[in-house]
Amino acid sequence: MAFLGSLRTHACGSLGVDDIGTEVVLGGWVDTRRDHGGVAFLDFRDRSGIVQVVADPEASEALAAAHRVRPEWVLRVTGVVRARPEGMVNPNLSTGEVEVAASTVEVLSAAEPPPFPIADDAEVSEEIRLRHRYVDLRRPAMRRRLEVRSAMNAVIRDVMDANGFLEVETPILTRATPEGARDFLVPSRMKLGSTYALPQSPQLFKQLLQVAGIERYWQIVRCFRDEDLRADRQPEFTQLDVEASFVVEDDILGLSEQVVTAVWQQVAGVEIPVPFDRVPWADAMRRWGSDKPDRRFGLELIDLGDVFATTEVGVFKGALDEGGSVIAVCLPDGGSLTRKQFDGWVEWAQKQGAKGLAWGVFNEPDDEAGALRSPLAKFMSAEEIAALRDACQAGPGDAVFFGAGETRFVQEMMGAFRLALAREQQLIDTTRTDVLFVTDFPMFEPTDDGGWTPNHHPFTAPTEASAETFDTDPANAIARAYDLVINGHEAGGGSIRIHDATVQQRVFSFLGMDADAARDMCGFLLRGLAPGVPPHGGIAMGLDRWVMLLTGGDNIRDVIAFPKTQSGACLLTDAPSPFEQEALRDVGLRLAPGVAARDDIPASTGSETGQA
RNA sequence: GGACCUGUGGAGCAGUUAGGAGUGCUCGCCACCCUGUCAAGGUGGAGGCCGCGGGUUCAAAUCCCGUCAGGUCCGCCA
Repeated sequence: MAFLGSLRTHACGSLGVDDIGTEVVLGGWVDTRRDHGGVAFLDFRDRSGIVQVVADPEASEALAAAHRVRPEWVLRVTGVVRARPEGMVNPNLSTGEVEVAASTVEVLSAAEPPPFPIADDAEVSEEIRLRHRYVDLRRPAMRRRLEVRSAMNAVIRDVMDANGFLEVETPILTRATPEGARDFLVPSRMKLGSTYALPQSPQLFKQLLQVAGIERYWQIVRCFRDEDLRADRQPEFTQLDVEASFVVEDDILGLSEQVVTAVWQQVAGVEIPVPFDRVPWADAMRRWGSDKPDRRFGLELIDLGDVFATTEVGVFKGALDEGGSVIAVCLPDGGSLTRKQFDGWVEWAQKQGAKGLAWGVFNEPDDEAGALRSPLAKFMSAEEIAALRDACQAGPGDAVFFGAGETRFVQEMMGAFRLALAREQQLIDTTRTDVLFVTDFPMFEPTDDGGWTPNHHPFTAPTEASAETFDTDPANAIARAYDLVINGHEAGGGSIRIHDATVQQRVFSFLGMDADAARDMCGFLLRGLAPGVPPHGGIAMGLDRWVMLLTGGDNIRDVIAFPKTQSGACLLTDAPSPFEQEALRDVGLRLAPGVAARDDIPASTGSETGQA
């Protein structure tokens, strides 16, 4: 029997016909009250669910109390479970066959009216919900998300334990490491002028744990990135962090499959077949224009380089002559779109930075109006249109959209278009759970100033084929990196790491970090590599996103008990709060001229806490 | 850093296009009535900085400028 606390004997939602005749003591909240004068009903709620409490004239004090109470008051109710009268069973309630005849109703805590309804179906703005999160979390849907999260963590622990992984905690107060994002900084009091950084991930520590011979490490750990937020991105987030020695890619991917299938099966009842597809990055970009493709709908990208090899269509010819690409997305029955909708998509593409987005609609091949209805049709030969029809496997009434330009840009643009179009046309099969690994990422990305930056982080190992050449031919260097992609979300990512100090030095020097700079930034890692280190690799899973996916949500804030808004604020606590002068002095800091803490943030409208 | 959407009694909305008294709807709240409801029902009532500041106007929730807050996206970020 679950822990209840000694102030009560039973959980509301657990009561049923087996309990008839039992005297129970319940503790919980008034959900709704239906007061008929001579008899009153309370829907009485605790975490387990709702049971109906009846106060009738036989217990006059209980009836008087039931008149007095209001929704969200906290009560302790003593009474006997009894069957409901014939015809009064409520099939919508799991406890609907019984009710508790109250003998005493003790008010433990009266409550002001809640700022918004507790019911799931009540639409409330997120701002109000976050300001009163302790009320919001009383809603069953929110509670369920927290329960899913807790269950997920338990399954993960089982799998990691069964595989002999050791749970090790790593520091939150640590130092900046070269991982791309901006660090959150914590100024030091004991070493004035210096700062801790909060970890973007325990990357260095988990590698050093391999040097230390731990061999199999895991941890569910909070990580921090000081970057702008999105619907699926928070400044602090939780990841399942894993690292293991003597491994190759398939070891980590296989372990990941174990974790994902166990979690989805045990938490959501969803069977995901293994092995997950492994799709090389270049293929993912070619087919879906994304390194995190959503494959729950079609609309795959179609390369039209061959179709338009000798074309007279200016924009296509121009792109192909410069080594770029012409890429299409074909929308079945897209001919039913209005001219306004087509124009809307052209405008959408221009907002993405494209010069435009051409389109056409296929007619019957022998249609007198032409085989293709398109502003570009008059520039295309009959052979081109026929080849286009073949390439798109299109029939009459299907629409085709074209993007042209530099290959990578057009791939990404058409990939984003594919997704936006599918959403607008509601083509995504939301009943599916689509899981794949994207592998073989480029090792480096070009920077604006002509240099190179690591695509993952600078500890990612090159493939065997790229090991000798990555610093002479960086554009073609392939990294031993992989991402887990679920329903178009990046749900995890990792790599096999460099375990050879010479290779690590070559990466640092290629990236323009001289030995001193490298030593300064992460010398402790290089020192760790020097004494001998096993081949190792790992992965980190974005658990907030996992819960979001498990609960069918589209918003990461809903799966975090106390999240931040898009501007990084906590509406419940009004964090971040202005510096106290004394705190600044302690760490040897002073606000720059013109920088003042804003004090015009409206006070919380909370009525129950009076928070400052 | 940028684009777009939103802000009206406690909650959710309408009203803004086309300026004319804080007008309306649903829920909640308060009082009273009510012995089988389960979104209980009935009667009556209270509750407003139209986010904030400025401007235009005889007159602004409504038009203009700025600003704050929340959201979606781009940049950014694995």
